Amino acid sequence: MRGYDKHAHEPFAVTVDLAVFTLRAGALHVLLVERGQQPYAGHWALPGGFVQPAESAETAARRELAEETGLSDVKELHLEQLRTYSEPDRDPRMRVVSVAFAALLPHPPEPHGGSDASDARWVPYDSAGPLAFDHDTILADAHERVGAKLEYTCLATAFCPPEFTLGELQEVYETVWGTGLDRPNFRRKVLSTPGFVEPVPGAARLTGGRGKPAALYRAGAATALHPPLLRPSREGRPA
Amino acid sequence: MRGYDKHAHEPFAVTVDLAVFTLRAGALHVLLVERGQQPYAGHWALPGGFVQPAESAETAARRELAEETGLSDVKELHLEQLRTYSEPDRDPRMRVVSVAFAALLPHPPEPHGGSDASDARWVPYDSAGPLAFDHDTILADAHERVGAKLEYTCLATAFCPPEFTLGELQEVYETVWGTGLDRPNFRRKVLSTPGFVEPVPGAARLTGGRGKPAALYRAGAATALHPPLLRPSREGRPA
DNA sequence: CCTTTTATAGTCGTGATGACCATAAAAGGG
DNA sequence: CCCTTTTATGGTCATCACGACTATAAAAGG
Repeated sequence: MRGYDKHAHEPFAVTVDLAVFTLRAGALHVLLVERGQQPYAGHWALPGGFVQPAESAETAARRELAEETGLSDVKELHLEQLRTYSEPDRDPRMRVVSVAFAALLPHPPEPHGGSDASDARWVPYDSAGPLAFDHDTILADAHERVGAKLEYTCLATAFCPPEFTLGELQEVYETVWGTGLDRPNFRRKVLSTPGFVEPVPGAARLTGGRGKPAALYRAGAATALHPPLLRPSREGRPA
Repeated sequence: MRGYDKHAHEPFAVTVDLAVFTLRAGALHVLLVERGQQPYAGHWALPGGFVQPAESAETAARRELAEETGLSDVKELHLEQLRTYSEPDRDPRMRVVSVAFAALLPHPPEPHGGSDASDARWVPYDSAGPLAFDHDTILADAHERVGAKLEYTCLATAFCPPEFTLGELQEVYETVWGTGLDRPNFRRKVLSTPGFVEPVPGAARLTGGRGKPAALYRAGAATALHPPLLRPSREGRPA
């Protein structure tokens, strides 16, 4: 049918699901909630909820994220639509179409119990076990998307606090990609990309670590990376 | 709310919208339908329709595409989910959430009148005037997505017949990007990428053109392009 | 036979990158 | 106070990919 003018339409429930990533102690973590009700009671799942009648999926995602993390001042936040999952049997109760989002947070706020008593927790990405519904697929897709966007955008700063060292920025890449990077080469690449980072004059991180203190940088105005910063040692990467 | 267990949910209508691209006479064309009913009666729009209760959005998109183009043997077809458009006021009649898809066809089949008497037509992308609903946005997003994927995937062969010359392949890039490319350099890049194209032994295109006949190639097994084939002369590209 | 047209082959300089090596500036331990 | 360890930062060098460009080959049309 054309222009969707014909035939009656069936009602669907529309939800948002969020894959919220952050870095804790040098490991990639994802925000999960424990389901209190059937189906999948006791299983872990991605946070999410129904889209309300007056809001877009983006607005709903932002609202759900604020409810889960307590972050209403969502300044340091990257939120991006991933794709929509619409298999007819993805929810055994009813027909639910879910718009999935990927979100990045710099410092991990404790997932203070939101509007709801169910348990919410930061879980290391690698041990994010079998999840409810098709959330394993969503989570894997979100991880792949984030990893890919690190290559050709300046997204990595979304994982960092307002001021950060180049070592911390490199740690973002290494943690998300699961690979090691050469420090001088990474430095050269980042500093030679105009607008990626800008130095904070005269500031250096003195935090208890050993070794020479590192200079501090802020995120720059650029959003794209040209040429891209490719993940090492892979021949064919998925489209 | 977490895990969408709480509160009643409002019903939504879920549709698919398709941005179907093809190449006709060296120009990028998009498939449009003329709306016969309100709202936007008489306006052009992207083809699409309601998702049926038992099908996924992908299945619905494939079904709508078959209805519009008469192509049921969708062998030479690239269909890809773009994103979901869910602004509350995007359809004045009711709450409609639309999952948009981008599709590519090699040879342009005549958009035989499908299940519906409304007019369907291939329109040059540049003259695809103001469309109904938010379809201008969807179309622009789809074009940007296709252009971007030409850079780092082997998607261009989806615009080509089973056997094609490198000149035809280059024309895909030039038409979608709207730029000119250096022929020897394009050749070198394509041929030096393993699995992008494979030669058809001893075959050459003799079709009435002047000049030396070109060798024929088939699409190879590769899907990704490393390093990418970047669009010329742009400093910052959107993420 | 000569011009036009298109395909194909090569050349050359530049810039980006990977693999290194070297130095600087801090902490900690003897 | 010296020396080792640790981390940040600076640099070299060969290779590779790419843009710009020139040259040759093979067809059609007059």
